[in-house]
Amino acid sequence: MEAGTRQRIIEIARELFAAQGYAGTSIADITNRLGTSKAAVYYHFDNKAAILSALVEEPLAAYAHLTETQASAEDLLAAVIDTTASYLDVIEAIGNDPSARAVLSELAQKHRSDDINDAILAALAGPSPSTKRRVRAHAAYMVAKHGAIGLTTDGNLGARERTELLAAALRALDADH
Amino acid sequence: MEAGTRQRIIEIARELFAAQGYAGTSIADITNRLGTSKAAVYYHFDNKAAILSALVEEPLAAYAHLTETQASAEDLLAAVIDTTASYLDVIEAIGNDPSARAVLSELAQKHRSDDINDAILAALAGPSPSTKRRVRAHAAYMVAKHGAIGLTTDGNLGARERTELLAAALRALDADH
DNA sequence: GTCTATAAGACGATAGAC
DNA sequence: GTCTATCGTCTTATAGAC
Repeated sequence: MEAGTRQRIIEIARELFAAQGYAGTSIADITNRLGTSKAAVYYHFDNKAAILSALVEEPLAAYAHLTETQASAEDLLAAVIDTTASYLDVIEAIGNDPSARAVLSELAQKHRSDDINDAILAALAGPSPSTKRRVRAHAAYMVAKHGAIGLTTDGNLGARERTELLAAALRALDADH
Repeated sequence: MEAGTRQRIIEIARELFAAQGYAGTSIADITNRLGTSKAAVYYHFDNKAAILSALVEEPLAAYAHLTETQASAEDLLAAVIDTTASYLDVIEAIGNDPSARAVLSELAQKHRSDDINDAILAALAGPSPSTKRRVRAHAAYMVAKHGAIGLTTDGNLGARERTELLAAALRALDADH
C-alpha cells in the first residue's frame, strides 16, 4: 500500500479540484493536506499544470481506447458506462471545469477529450448520418455517460442500474429496441 | 440598445467564465474587455461573487419554475429541452464549474441547482419509484438536458433536432414509446 | 526527498479625487 | 459613474541548505 508522495499529490489534487476547481485550488491547498512544504510538490512536478496532466492521463487513454476497435453500438455504450463509472472521480474533478479544460488544451496532449467525444458520437451515428441518426447518437451517448455519472454512488454502479441504463441508451439510439 | 455598464459586465463575465472558469477569471480580465478600471466594476457589484450571482439568477428561476406546475412527462421534458437551449450560454459558463458551484453554495440563494435537479428527477420518476423507474428518469433527463446542450448551435436548437430529441427522451423514459 | 526563505507578480478590494 | 493609486494578501515558482 506504499502510495508514494507523487501518487498522494495526484489523489489530493483530484479531491480538491472536484471541490474548488483547478484554478480555485492552490499548491498551498494541496500541501496543507499533504503535510509537507510547497517545494516538495515542485520536486515531483514541474508546475501546477503537470499535476492536472498526470491526473487525466489514464482516464483519457481509456476513453480513447473505446473507439479503436469496431464494436457494436451496444458494446460501445456498455463500455462508455463502465469507463465513466470507473473514472467517475476524475470526471467529476475536471470533466467540465473550464479552467482545467483551458490548461489541457494548451498542453496539446496525446488524447483530447473533444476528439474522443466526436469519435464516440461518430461511431454511434454511423457513416453519413441523417439528422435523426445524429440526434439519436447524441441521446444514447448522454444516457450512457451522464446517466452513469448520476447513478454511480461510492464509485460503484449497481448491476440493475447498469442493465437498465444500457437498455435506456439503446432505446434512445434506436426505436426498435 | 443602451446596454448599461452593469449588463455589459454580466455579458463579459459570462464569456470569460465559460472560457477560463470563475476562479480563473480576474476582475482585471473583465475590465480589460470592458475598457474601464477595476473600481468601476466595484461600483456596480459589491464583490466578485455578486457578478456570478447576478449571472445565474434568471436561468435558475426558469428551471425552478418547471416543476411548479403538474405537467405530463412529455411537457416537462420538452420544457427542459427549451429552457436548456435558451440559457445555454450561462449553462456552459458555470454549469459544472466547481469553483462557481462552491461560491454559489455558500451564497445560499433562493434557487439551488441541486434541488432543481432533484425535483425534476422526482417528477419524472413518480412517487416511490422502483430502481427501474429511477434509472429511466435519469436517462430521460440526461437526454433532454445534455442532448440539448450538445445539439444547440449559435443559441438555436433546430425544430427537427428538438422533435427527435424529445422522442428519444420519451423512449428512454418508457419502453412503450 | 524535503526543508526554509524568498522572489516577483497577480489577486480582490478600498480610499479619495473628479 | 468612473478614475488613479494603493493596501494587504495570495499565488506560482525558485534557490540553496540539509
